Amino acid sequence: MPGVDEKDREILKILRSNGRITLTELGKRVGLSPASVKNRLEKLEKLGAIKGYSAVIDPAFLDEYVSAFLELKLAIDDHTVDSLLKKVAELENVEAVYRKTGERSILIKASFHDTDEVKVFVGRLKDLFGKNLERAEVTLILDTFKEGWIPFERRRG
Amino acid sequence: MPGVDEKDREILKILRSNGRITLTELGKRVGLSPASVKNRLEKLEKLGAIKGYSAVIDPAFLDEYVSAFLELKLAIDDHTVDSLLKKVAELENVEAVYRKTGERSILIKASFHDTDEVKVFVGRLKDLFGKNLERAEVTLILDTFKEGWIPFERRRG
DNA sequence: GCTGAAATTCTGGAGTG
DNA sequence: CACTCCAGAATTTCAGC
Repeated sequence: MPGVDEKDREILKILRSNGRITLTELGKRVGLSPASVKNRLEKLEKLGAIKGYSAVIDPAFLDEYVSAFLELKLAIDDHTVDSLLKKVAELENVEAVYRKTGERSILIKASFHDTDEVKVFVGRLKDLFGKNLERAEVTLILDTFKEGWIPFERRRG
Repeated sequence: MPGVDEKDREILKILRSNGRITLTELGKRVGLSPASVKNRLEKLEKLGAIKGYSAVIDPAFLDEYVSAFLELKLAIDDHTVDSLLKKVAELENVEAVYRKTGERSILIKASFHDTDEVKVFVGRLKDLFGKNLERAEVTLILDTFKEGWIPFERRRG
């Protein structure tokens, strides 16, 4: 990557598992002054290396008891559906949206209050994609051992 | 959830998509003083509602050009494999580890420098799980529209 | 949960290599 | 051009209420 050196990569790696670290502490770890770290952060954000900062929340505390993956098989999956995928990504309960290889080429991770909400969500997807949506497969998440470079302690089921 | 009120949930929701917000700004949004927000954050972290803070990084800037899902089918998948899954979760290139419904009950998200590294990683999984690993299916991620409650702008391919 | 003062951190400009 | 230094501003922390 142009204009990104080893120190920048160190910063990115640290931030990935420690998103709320102060500039001072970050500077100590990579051997730079807080001001320099700040400059680099602004550069990295502008370049798109840092997409944003997030806290990893246990969904149960937000009354989101059901987390699920939804895999979509589309009749046509080219960049013309990107705007629809962006719409899906903007929904409040949608945590992640990927395009991947394989027949079921869209993967969505989302959380719900109960299974009824899952049904409603699938209905919304059908409305959005219309006839282009050939199949929607739902898989429930039973356990999360790690997420976003931060390990979860296992909750007893 | 006991001991968690509506303001706590507001705080969690805001942090999810804005992990580096200051206590002052957070206080303004939920109508509390910075000191109170701090107290609540400590409570929420202790309760396990907040697992940690993370920056969402574009993997390409860390020379991780290949992101993939690995789905594992295990002969036996009960809590006796949890310690193995924790080991997998601790690997540096592993971003997420889930247990889910369905035949391929383990889902791993990881990033790699190239496809050779994927091969090495699958080999390591075979070593770890031994005969218990019946199948490992690799799916490559082509596009990320959202991750960890933070939207990605689509990168041009 | 608030207040106020002290400690720490952040910020922006001038200066250095 | 990126980094450092430094002073003023903002934030965070910690006491007492």
